[in-house]
Amino acid sequence: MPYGDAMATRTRSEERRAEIVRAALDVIAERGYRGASLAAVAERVGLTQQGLLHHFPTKEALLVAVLKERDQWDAVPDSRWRADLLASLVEYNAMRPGIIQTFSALLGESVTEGHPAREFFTERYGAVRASMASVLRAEYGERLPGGLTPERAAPLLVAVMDGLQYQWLLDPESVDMPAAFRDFLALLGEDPGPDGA
Amino acid sequence: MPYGDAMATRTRSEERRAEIVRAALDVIAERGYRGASLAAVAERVGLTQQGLLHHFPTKEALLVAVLKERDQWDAVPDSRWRADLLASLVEYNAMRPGIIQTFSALLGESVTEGHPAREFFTERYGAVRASMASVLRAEYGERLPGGLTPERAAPLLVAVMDGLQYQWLLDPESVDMPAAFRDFLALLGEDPGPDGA
DNA sequence: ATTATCTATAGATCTATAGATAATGC
DNA sequence: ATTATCTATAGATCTATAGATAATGC
Repeated sequence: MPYGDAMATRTRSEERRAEIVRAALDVIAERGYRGASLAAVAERVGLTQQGLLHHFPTKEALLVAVLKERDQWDAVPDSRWRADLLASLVEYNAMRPGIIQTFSALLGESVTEGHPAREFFTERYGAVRASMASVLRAEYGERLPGGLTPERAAPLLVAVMDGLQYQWLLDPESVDMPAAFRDFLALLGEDPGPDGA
Repeated sequence: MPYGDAMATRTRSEERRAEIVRAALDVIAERGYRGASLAAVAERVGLTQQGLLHHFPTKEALLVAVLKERDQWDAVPDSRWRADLLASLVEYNAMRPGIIQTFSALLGESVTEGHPAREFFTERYGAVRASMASVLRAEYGERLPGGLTPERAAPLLVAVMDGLQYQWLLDPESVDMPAAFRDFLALLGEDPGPDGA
């Protein structure tokens, strides 16, 4: 699971900040970043809006903390991952609609102008594509079906993960996200046939 | 092209409404729906915010008009479409970052609670999956690579289109959206081999 | 006459700052 | 002493309503 508790002991202040970040994740899931008010986040942890600003001086500082916290990709960038671990990650995500909704909402907002998460996502996606390429190379070698290379398949893999999340969030009854993702892996796992250089 | 001008003659009022909708598309691309103020849209067509409300009584009424206008999928739902037409659509989209950004921002927002576009997208995606399944069936028949059926491949196709759009909007230099989409079609177009029932 | 647009404004928010008070940690 | 939290409030917005004036269409 893409977790990992940092240190054992936390100061009272760190504890409070963590609480606030958790509340912010929830509120962003419900209303997006632009729609999330500091007052709504504060209320959820029993603080006034001004009390919250003692811990995070600006709304953007809070967003940065949210993005740093544990984004969905933290567990990914390792070439020792295998395809079935990716499938497990998707399965795990399907049990946590809240966090998926938070990041899907943020991703959507981030393409608008001057959004404070834009740079974060741009860099993150570059890194994720690279790491997915290395996962695919380790799993399937240099030659994939359709004449693809790992580098060309990587953006498709990422696109499928993200795109399925939106369909699933909108209509979980109609979209079996983990099954669909396994279907995609089945496409990539087909025998590419003899070398046709 | 996914166009189609309705009638030849428009009243002054219809003309004005169309202008406003166009401006709203732009402003939503820049700031999302929640971040788009009526005043910003009004200013773009040389009106006051109150003047705009004469044509659309509420902000939500304006959003409804935007969604009705010409959403990216209007051109899709036809089983006579072939895969190469889908590829052309993606290529065409790559020339219109504005409209893609509008709908990507709206899709992202729509997964948040009580968003006025949520139902629209939920229904639209159901219809698009169905129509994509029929396109895939017409193109590749009943059996696709990886043991997939057209119905199981359809959500993947839609996911790839959407997911690639986000990656491309965030970093157009790094992501060749049309090429990546053709790569995905190449995966679907592989010979599924002999029947292994 | 009807439609389009404007001025004025109510009533809610929102982020952020200033400065006072309460709680906690040496 | 320092940290956490509160009250008060400035200064911007935002959507929407009310009612007046200007423009257009018979």
